[in-house]
Amino acid sequence: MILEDGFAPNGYTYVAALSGCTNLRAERIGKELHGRMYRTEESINSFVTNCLVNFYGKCGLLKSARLVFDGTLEPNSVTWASLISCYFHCGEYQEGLTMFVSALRRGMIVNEFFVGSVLGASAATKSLKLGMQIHSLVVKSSLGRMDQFVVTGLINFYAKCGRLDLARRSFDEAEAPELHAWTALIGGCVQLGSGREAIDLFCKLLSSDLKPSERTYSSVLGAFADVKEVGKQIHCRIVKLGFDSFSFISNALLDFYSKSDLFEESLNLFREMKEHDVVSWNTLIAGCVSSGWYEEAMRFLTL
DNA sequence: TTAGGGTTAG
Repeated sequence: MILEDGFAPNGYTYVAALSGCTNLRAERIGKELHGRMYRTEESINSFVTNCLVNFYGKCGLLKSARLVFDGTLEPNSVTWASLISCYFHCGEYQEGLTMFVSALRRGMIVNEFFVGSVLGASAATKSLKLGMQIHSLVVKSSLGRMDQFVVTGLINFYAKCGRLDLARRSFDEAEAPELHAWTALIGGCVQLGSGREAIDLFCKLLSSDLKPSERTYSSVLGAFADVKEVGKQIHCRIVKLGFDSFSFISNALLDFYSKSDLFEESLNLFREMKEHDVVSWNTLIAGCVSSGWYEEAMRFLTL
């Protein structure tokens, strides 16, 4: 539209457009914009270049992201952080870490963006040693006291590595943990079998100024298998909030009913769902088996 | 006016 109107896009335009393409994973349009930039080279600056790296990487086109990065004369900390996060985003943890080490060698200062990324990679690969090294950097630089991404990253990392004690400590040491941090800790408690602690935290969250999100509900649901009636009330609340339209919430509800030995409720819910994905089916079939409904399980498997 | 990082179910 801007082109049809006779205006030439500038750097600001490209940054906005490329960011949109990244969020929407609009590969074709992003590539077109990249081609167009070569004809108006004056609009290419470091902001645009960094957006290009991020655009290609988040679309899974790591080679293109790397080409743009390698063509950058003086990559700054954002260029490095973008490329590293793209490697992690695509599951290329080793290459991402190699680039992180290169960034440090080139004199980049570890900031909250690098820390957030590397903590995520440490969580995904369950690398307790690496994450703890990053944690010590966080303590030395006081990053964790200020940045919520770092706080949540630490909680998530420790929980994924099975260290609920250290996840809890990171949470307690944060000045004012925000919702993401609460959700990460609650999810960690549930995953590591501390349902009681998860419910206590969830109650505290409800009485705070923060409002649990659909992700918080999906994290906590598993903790209610031991207290079915409360779990059913949570289900009502989820419906009132309109969160049951999210497929991952429906799946978490399916799981809750299966674990609570309320398999018929689970089956009813499955029938009411508009869409089923592979998780819905897996949950349903696992529920059949654990309830001793083997014939139904076979029937669903062969449908 | 512009770029990068965290939480979700089996």
